[in-house]
Amino acid sequence: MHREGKQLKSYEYINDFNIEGFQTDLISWFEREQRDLPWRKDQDPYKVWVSEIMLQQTRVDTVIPYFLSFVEQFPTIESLAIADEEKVLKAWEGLGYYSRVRNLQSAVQEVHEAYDGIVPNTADEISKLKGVGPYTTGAILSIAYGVPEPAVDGNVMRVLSRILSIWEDIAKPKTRKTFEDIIREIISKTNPSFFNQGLMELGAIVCTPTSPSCLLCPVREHCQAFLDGTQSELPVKTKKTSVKDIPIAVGILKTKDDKFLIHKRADTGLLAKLWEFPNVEVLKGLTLPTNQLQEFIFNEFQVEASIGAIVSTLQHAFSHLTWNMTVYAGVIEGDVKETERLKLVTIDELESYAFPVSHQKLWKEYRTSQPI
DNA sequence: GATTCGTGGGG
DNA sequence: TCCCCAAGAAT
Repeated sequence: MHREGKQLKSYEYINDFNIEGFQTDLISWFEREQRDLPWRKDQDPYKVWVSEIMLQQTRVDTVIPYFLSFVEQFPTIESLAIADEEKVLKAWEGLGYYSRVRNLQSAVQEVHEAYDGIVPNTADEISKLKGVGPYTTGAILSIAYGVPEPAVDGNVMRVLSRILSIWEDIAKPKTRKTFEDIIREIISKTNPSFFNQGLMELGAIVCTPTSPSCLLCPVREHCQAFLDGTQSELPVKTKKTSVKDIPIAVGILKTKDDKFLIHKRADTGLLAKLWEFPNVEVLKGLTLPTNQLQEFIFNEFQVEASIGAIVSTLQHAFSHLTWNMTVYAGVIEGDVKETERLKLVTIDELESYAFPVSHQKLWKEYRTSQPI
């Protein structure tokens, strides 16, 4: 085996590899064992596209209900192209990585206008669409159009690392290109769709990150790691840096007629364009958190509020940082000048705004702890 | 190339 | 509890 150290050319990894036997075993297994998933009902390029965006860094079980309701609400390119952005974000609420759906709608509008509503079928055109990178380009081309393009995701890198005993760090962007080169040489030209999906399906249900089910694997006779007994050491993946801890003071502010103040986040960055309750990062060593929150709300929104008791404290972990939130109930004293990004809404009206999970949680705490 | 972008599940 | 992760892309 090659082990760590040098980086080989793609053709060096597939010396003596039984390409045709592998293709046949993989594809026939996929035909037998593939899961019954809602985006596999047909090959509508739009629905393939939507599913691939949703599945980015997201589990299948999580995606299924979102996919079903999304394609029901927005069944076609045109329906999504002309949809209200607020409703689109609401349909994505809780799914995370919200720029995915903003980019999707933007790209769908591009297809609607520049391609007459037809998803293009060349790598050049597809990969220019917002939110469509190398993986999604290959996935749409192969699954919807039967074009033999590589679709290299985490599954494919894990599976191929084991099968071909590749000891390169899959956390490095450069490594993905090595795998794409390999796929170009071994992909089935007659059924690239099932070949690509078969690799991913295998990674999802057999060749799993920990304790892979090698004895059930349809391609174990092609697998170098199984032969060497190194399947638990592969793939090589360096871990990423630790997360920052950020203290946040949040105000749930109510008017005398029971309306709540909500704010729409900036157009870029974390949780862009989602709604939230007014909040500020607490800087230690200054004044009291309640004073910082009160001053922030006055300076930012020209709203006079008196901050009251702590409703709850809760943590919310993102992939790269953690919010330590202290939630205060408060009362709005003066009047509020509402804008596109600042609104007073009733409890019922809150339902139609898209909030990140962190603020859904603190609202729930508030509702269960406060008297009506 | 390294960092930013969410969330819920599982070992 | 904690940490890793899951069908990545943009910056």
